[in-house]
Amino acid sequence: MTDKAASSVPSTPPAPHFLRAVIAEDLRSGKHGGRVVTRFPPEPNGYLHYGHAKSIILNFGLAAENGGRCHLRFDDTNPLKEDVEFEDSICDAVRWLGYDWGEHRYHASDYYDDFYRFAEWFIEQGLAYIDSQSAEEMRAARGTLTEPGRASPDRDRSAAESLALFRRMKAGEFADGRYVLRLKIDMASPNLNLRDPAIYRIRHASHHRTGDKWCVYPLYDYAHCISDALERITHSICTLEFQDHRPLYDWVIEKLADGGLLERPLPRQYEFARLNLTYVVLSKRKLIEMVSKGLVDGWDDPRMPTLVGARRRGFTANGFRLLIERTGVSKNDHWLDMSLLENAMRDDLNEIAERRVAVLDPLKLIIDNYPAGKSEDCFAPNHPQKPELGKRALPLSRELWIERDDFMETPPKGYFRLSPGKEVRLRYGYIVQCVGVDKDAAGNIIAVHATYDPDTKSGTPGAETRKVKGNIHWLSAAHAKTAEVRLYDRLFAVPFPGARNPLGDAGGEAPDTELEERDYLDDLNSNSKKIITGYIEAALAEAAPETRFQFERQGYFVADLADHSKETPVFNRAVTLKDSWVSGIKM
RNA sequence: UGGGGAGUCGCCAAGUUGGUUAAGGCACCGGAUUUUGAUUCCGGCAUACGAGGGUUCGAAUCCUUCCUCCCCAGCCA
Repeated sequence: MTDKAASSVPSTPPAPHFLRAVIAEDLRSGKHGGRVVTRFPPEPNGYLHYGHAKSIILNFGLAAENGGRCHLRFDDTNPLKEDVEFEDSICDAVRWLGYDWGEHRYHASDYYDDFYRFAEWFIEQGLAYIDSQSAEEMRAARGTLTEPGRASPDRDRSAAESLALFRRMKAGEFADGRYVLRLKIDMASPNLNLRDPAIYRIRHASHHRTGDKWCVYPLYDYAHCISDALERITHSICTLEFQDHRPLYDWVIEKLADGGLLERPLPRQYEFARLNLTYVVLSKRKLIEMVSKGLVDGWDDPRMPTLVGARRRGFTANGFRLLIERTGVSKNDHWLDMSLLENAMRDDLNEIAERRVAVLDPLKLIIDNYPAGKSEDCFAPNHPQKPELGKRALPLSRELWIERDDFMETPPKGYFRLSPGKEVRLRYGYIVQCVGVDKDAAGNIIAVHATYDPDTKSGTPGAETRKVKGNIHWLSAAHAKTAEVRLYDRLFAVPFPGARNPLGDAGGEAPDTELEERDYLDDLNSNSKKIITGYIEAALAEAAPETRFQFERQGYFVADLADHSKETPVFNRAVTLKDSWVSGIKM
């Protein structure tokens, strides 16, 4: 048996991708002195979602597999949008995914003094100036995609004058928007980012970490690259939309390095395609809208594509890792099919989740020839592929709960569960034969009657001579407990919510997102959440919150993080089991 | 229409100093095992690499023309 086959956790051999290639080459050439330092740089202004999981896994994962480290850095350069409450949530999410930043937890705001000092240097070098144009005037003068911009009247302001103005800005002498500090690069550049980008603006706002110390704050393009350089980041990984920013990223730190203010080698930026998933939306704006309109039960609703949601859903960190490893990293815009995520979760859950029995849509089964009042134990393995996990006792008695769809009075062809006259095995127990049905006045089936064959008990030497195709799960009515079970399904009913052609075209291509003519909320799946009361093995009530199980023949469930307790058990369905029987009815 | 990216199987994605029959995963279709219609296992699944030309003994890989999609005109990140 090979190592791979012996491995208990599903794994995919590291796939080659361009980021791994870049790092391998840099390591080979010694470009960064053999160091690999990455960073995950979220802005603390909201909750992390599946897309961030990819970034976290890449940054921390790439560092780890190369003996390097990854910094957690909060990109807090906009006091209007950020808050500490989000920092805690972000830290929790990163830890939940299994990563540790050690001592390397930073904030862009840690470098405010450096940013400011460097800004004065840029002014002194004649590479930056204070502009008095309004935001509107600046926009008008910026030009368009096809026309060059026009120089600001202030572009030739002397360094001394700009410096004096900048200091007065910092001192709080001007109102928001009165002045802005701009880099002097090229108003005619075909890359709009280089048309004298603003790098400092006045904001009389309290910052969640620096309080009222500052009233001028740096902008992303200026702060990010410098932060990377100060932290001696080697590989600054971000998403594709920043490709156009790379020349500016390099311009700023190259100038500072030339001026002796930054050390070489400088960090390099690499861009990858962000994660897109079908049947869900990942834009912050849309997630906020769904929460604020009450269309979901908060940010941690198990249906939400947030990391707090994933956790409550019962998804696993390893499942996300599996997904990213399987789907790879490239610069191609793509839409991963949600089934890829679901499958990664199933694969991980299949390994780690112990098996239990739950009856979610109960129907009474009465074993006519089983003595009333008697009960006996049947033994069920906790994991069929891991005998070392042991077995547990399942009490059997005369009256049982079975799944409603495990019985059909007039079964279709191919149905091999219970039906009149047919035999089926009660999993881990006896073979029973259906002998009758009780109905109420309206003709609804209220109970099924069967007789059992005492010589067929599972695990008994000499028994089980007969093979029956059907195996159904059951719970002793006298012993089972009830639980609230929340059945979750995909949040949206279509692959591309809100798209002109939300189902995609026949060729399977993603629809044109630019021509978004419909409201994505119209595509919400009205059946994405169903709460039922089911029966569970009594011991399941004792499970610690967040413990995951496979409810046999049904799916993977987790004891709810927030609401589950011994007194009121609550289980969330993470994902169903694959079901290749087409007539099978789920939820 | 300027600039920057990308187009390989239904969904992802290897492959790019040109060289036997274009990896792999998911999905799907067969079959085996199975006390989960699960898992596992075996087999099948692109004469084809956005399209057309060209170079070459030989091209997904080089040249060329064209087509399509994504990103950019915040004092957001």
